[in-house]
Amino acid sequence: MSKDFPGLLKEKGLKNTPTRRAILDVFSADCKPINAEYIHEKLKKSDINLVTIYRTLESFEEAGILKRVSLNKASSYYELAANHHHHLICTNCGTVEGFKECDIGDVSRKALKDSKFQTVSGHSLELFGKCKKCAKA
Amino acid sequence: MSKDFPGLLKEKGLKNTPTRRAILDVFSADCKPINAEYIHEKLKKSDINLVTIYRTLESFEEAGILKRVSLNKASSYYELAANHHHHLICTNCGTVEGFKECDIGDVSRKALKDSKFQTVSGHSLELFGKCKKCAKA
DNA sequence: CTCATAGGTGCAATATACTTGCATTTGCAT
DNA sequence: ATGCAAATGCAAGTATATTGCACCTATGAG
Ligand SMILES: [Mn+2]
Ligand SMILES: [Mn+2]
Ligand SMILES: [Zn+2]
Ligand SMILES: [Zn+2]
Repeated sequence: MSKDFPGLLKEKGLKNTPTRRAILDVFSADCKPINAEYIHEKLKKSDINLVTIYRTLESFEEAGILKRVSLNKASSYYELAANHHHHLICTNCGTVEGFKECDIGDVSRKALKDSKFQTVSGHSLELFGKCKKCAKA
Repeated sequence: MSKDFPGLLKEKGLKNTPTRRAILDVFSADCKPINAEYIHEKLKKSDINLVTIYRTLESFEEAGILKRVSLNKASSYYELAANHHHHLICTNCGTVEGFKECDIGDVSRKALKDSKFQTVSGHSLELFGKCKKCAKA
């Protein structure tokens, strides 16, 4: 999941700035949902303003570069949108692990059937449970 | 979905107060995810402090009476936990419709298989799409 | 029924997570 | 090279939620 970020930015009509490349690098380094504060911390050497990070996350989400992940936490978490996947979340320690499996076509179709909806274009699916470590204790 | 709220509160070891019954009534009246501000508004005649509503939502969630719903909105939304279901959410107008279908046993099993997780005890599933009204326009 | 007490509520202050306005800087098309 | 729209930084503002502390009330023991 290392990518041509300058190209991606151009494609989306966004300017190719050092700040934006740095933020994208943070996302590709860790394959887990991250928030603005985490990025700010990781990039503290570069001294990037937190406001800029918020604005960047917003425009990246609009451009479809990032996807907001629903974790029921106080702050918003994001991931690279290119890599569609879901999460196993430990209800004890908070560990998050990604998985690719998401065959919910049947569920979508059945849900649509008796609804006031025409189409389903996306979904979020998160599984909650106990990681092996916490299951032991 | 009208219920014996005094009994429910007792069962959970929570005191049976007018404020709590009023809040539970709001949840049973509208079968949709609601937030603190909405409850405050609905109960403005009773002049219940917003702080109390936040604290009530918190203790109800801990007690398993309420479930926090992931809607990627600024504030936290809750629903009665007793009635497990999911949502179709219109990406255009924000309309939310519930559905019961959630046969994700297969997905859960496959996800667990190659993971560091032992068990799955719950899940959240939300479908995003266009409602019929918005699909026309 | 009365009383003691743990738990619930209100108010004010505080904290956290963003958001906005505006001046300055920078990427990029020409 | 130049101009301009877009991006950034700083300061102030807003929305949402939390905490401390005093007072109140539901509930169970006696
Ligand atoms: Mn992930
Ligand atoms: Mn619902
Ligand atoms: Zn764990
Ligand atoms: Zn709609």
